[in-house]
Amino acid sequence: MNLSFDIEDFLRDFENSCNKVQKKSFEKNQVITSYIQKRNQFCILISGNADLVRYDLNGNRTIIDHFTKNDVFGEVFYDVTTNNELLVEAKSTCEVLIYSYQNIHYKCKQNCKFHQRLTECLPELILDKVTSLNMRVELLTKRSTRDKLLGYFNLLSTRTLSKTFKLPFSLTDLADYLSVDRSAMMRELKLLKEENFIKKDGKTITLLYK
Amino acid sequence: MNLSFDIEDFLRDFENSCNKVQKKSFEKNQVITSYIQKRNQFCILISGNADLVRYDLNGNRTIIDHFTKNDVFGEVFYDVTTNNELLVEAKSTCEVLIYSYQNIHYKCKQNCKFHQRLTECLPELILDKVTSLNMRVELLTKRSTRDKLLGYFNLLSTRTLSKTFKLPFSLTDLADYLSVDRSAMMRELKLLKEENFIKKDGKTITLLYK
DNA sequence: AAAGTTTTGTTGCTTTTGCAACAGAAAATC
DNA sequence: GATTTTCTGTTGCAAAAGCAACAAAACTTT
Repeated sequence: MNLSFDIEDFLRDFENSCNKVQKKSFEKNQVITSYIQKRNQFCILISGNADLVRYDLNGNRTIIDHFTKNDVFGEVFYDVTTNNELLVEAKSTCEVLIYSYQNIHYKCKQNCKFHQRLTECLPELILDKVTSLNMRVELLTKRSTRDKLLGYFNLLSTRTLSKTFKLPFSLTDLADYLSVDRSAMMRELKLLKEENFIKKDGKTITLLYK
Repeated sequence: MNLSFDIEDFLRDFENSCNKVQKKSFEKNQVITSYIQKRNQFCILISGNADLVRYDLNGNRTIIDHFTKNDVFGEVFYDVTTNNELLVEAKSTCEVLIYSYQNIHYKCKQNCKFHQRLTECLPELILDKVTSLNMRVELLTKRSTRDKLLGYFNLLSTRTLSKTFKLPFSLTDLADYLSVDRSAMMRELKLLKEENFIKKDGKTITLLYK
């Protein structure tokens, strides 16, 4: 997906880099960061996967976003004016580059190699983010659980160039991601199987239409 | 919202600018552009407002995004691999800067003033986009029509720093935007009025809680 | 390998949402 | 300023989604 961005280059540059950047490791279920206004933190996920979750006043948990390798996150991307808490939670062991910036233009006084590369790659990294958000919006605007599921499956199928693919998260999390009730989603999956739209073996899905 | 980006500066630079940029006007309901892979078009809305809409195979129309002054759009932001048609439709008379780029890094051979400024402002413009998309996702992940409405009203209230504000689009379009059935939304609005959560006079809403 | 925990699969019942249809209000067009 | 079109407000009914609860399977942890 990221043609010219290479996280390995990034890391190499990082080694002898500026003091504004830290590399940290997190265990599963640890909180990587929380979105707080003026904290000015910008993160790149080097390995593992993590979720951006919101806990609302009633304690309901919503997966707002799901991050994998190369994804960028931090409160720059967010209008942190809601009352709700936004946390990034590690779903597996994660390595993260955490960068504290003074201003949104990401200019480093020392003009170190890391920052040069960051400045170069940033538009691209952010564009990837916009693309994935747009896709997410497109899924979420679908009206029925069935359409959301099929939309998502199509997407995975297009990405993997195959009618058979593995879901990148648990069915419980998929329901959260598509913003539907889990049992309703399971019911719909069952119907899709019965109506021969899909074949399902655990988290492996095969599309049977067209 | 855009502190350092100023569309007027942009336009001034544009006047004696490069041949890759065009300024065009569109009447209400005209199609400004459609998202086609490899078209490599990037647009900035100078005035008016427009919607990004999807027509699916059944002819259902969904408002994927709503653009106002300073908003950027184009298929760069989109993974144009779906079968569905994506169109940007003018909702009022619109002026648009249309920029054809060769590569995603937006470098202009002549290095004209327009491009210099574009390169400077692009991260900021795109970040605004990410912020608004994240907000949209947050609204769409809310499970009930009521929560979507209240979430959206809170947002408008926070933006205008007032408990009273005017909806920026018609109720019909609002339903499309929140991805709910219009009549269900009207019903919910009625209940919110009856339960004294809100006061409503046409498109002017007043929040009565907290 | 046993115990504990999380995920999956299922179902009856309730609530919410969506659909269809219509009338009046408002806006746009002629 | 009359006519057509779009938008708003409403409702009965049908369909879909959500809730609650439980058992079985899969996975962690001890």
